[in-house]
Amino acid sequence: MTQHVKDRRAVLLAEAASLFRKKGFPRTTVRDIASAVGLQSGSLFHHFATKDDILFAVMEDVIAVITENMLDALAETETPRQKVRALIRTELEAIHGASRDAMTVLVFEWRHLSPARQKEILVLRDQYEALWLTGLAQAAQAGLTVVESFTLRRLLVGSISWTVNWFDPDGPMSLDDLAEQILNTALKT
Amino acid sequence: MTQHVKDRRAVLLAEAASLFRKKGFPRTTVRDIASAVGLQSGSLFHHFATKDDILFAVMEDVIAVITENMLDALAETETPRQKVRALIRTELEAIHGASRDAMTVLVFEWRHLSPARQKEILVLRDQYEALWLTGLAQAAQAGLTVVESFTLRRLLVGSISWTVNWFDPDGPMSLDDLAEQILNTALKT
Amino acid sequence: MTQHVKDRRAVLLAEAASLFRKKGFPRTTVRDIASAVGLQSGSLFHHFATKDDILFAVMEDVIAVITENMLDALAETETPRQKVRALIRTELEAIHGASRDAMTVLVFEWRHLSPARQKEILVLRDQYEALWLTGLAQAAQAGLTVVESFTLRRLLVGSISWTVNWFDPDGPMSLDDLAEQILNTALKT
Amino acid sequence: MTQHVKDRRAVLLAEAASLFRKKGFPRTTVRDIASAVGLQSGSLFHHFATKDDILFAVMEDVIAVITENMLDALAETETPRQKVRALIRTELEAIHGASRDAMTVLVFEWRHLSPARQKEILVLRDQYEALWLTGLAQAAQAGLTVVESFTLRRLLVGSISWTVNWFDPDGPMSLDDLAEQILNTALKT
DNA sequence: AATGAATGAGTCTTCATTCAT
DNA sequence: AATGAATGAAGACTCATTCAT
Repeated sequence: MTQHVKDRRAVLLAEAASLFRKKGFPRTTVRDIASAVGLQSGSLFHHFATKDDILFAVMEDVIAVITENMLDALAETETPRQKVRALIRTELEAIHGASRDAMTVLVFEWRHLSPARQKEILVLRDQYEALWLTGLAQAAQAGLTVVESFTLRRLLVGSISWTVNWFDPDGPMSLDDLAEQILNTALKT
Repeated sequence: MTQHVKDRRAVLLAEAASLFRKKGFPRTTVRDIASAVGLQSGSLFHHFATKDDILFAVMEDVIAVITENMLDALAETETPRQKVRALIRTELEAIHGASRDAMTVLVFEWRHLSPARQKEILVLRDQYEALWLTGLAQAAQAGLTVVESFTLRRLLVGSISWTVNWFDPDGPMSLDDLAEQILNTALKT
Repeated sequence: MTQHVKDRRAVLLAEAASLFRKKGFPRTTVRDIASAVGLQSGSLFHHFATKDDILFAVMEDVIAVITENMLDALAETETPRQKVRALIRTELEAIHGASRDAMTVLVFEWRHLSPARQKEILVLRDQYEALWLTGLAQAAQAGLTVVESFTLRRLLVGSISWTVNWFDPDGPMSLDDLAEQILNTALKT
Repeated sequence: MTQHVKDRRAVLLAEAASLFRKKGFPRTTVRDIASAVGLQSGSLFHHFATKDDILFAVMEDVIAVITENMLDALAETETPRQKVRALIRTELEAIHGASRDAMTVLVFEWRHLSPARQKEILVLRDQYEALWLTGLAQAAQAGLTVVESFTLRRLLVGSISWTVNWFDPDGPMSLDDLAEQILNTALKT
């Protein structure tokens, strides 16, 4: 039973994320989401009290997942260069793998989350960003970086997020290739 | 008289761009725009037939402006490095200067433009992007780039556009500094 | 339950037909219709997607009813004169009886139905008109008619429809009387 | 000058009538009319104070014309049969000739004229209808009619008006033929 | 939990009319 | 007379949310 409940919530959030990504949050209707999971519009409100709650849940879930994945990935690294590669690589995987929709939503639908909820997410986001800043700081200390860490992270957020708009994981360039290219822009070669 | 008409159109588009940027296109109402320029909502349709037309005009205008600015800037350069610096610098100026709102809208509200209108803008956008690709190709031939030109441009679109979300031109880092940092990620030092 | 749904739809269409007849389709607002059945304007769209759909439903329903009634009436006739009398009489009953509003709308609001929907109704209308043409052709073969069948039907459409604007079924002239008078204009006495 | 003024008014009313007939009064916008005569929407109000005034003028003019034409036509008749033929023939000419649009508007847009204006037109209409009733009464006295005069006129209004929806003056049936057919329905043969 | 009818505020758009130039 | 920008009320339609069943 608990399993079923979890499944349904997960399916619902996955469909919602997909729609939010495709059409944007404001253009996605509660009816769209409901019918994507085989419900009537009214029934959705037994699972989430408001549309805003759905957006929040999508973001909250994905940030937890990527933070965990990132910790796992970093745990297997040793050198600063390996760490930065893992940071880039793991974020790319999140953006082009299973959590693609939710990751995209996290970045590009941010403004549509209510301010109160933004604050909550920011706490989690800061934890995640701390992993990045730590990794980049180590690379900086090792004299590897090309730009000051804080600025570098901002530039990387932009270039990595934007790949969702052009990079095709099934195309000629592999995700590893892409990670390597981005690494080249971030660190001295 | 002609001046007045031009002014009014320009003011209207500027206010619309500002609102689209702040709230997003779907969340910006026609009333918002009208009242921002001191009109009743119905009067707006004397100037633009649909809300979509306004978005289109914002984008069309700004792409014309940035293309012209870019041509001017490139005309004053000689070496490949100078050219890439000009590309970055001019795009940053557009994003943080007078056309900030419209530039941001061009990038981040793209999806909300009707497909028919997207096609029209894409023609103009391709002309603009050709300037970039030419410049980067020259740098590549000179052995300066860190990444293949096409990929590099995509990464730069992301990092440069994203600066709108964090860079403050009145802060400690100047726009020239920022341009130089981005140049460092793009070219060998 | 199904009964309720049917009732509600029927009531809604009846009220809509009444309003369309009284004020014409363009002058009838969706709010008029909604409040006539005790709904808010937005709730109407739970039942019909567009105002045009309502007009269509009114017409589709009434043409089905009159076709059925006509078949019943014709089934009880034998001679050509009886058939023509039944055609006139039944159409008059539709125009002045329970389906008065819808019949009038079918004739006089025709132009306001969307072209696509007009095509759909025309299929049904042709089936109905075939009953008339068959009946009149038989009368013609019996040497009873005063005018060629096709023309005669056109003239009768006009005179019969127009009765809605002047004939009062509760007045001194009965509907049977009226039918007889029209019969006199159509056939040799 | 006076000529010009008259011309402009006449052209304007002709275009308005054409539009009212084609699209119906409510669906015809003041802009439609203005642009049909090469004016801007605001300029129309130098000629007519309201849209209702235009409809009124169309109707008033055409009823004056047809009354005059009818008087002329009747003046040339002698026998009752000739008179009824002239009544039918002249009304058909009005409906399919130069004043077709205005005549159609008079009949089918009647409901959209403001009640106050309807009263004014009714006075003129009664004068016109008196010609019909007189003519039919004479035919009745001569034992020619098939139906009581008042009823007969009503039936004829319907069938004659309706010809606008199906009769093509350039088709195989001439207007004289049509008039003769209608005469056959109205009088004993 | 699910339904689906209902709500009601809100959206874009239309349009007859006004009025300064 | 003509213009055309502006008005503002009204129109069809949308949609997150509620609630009785």
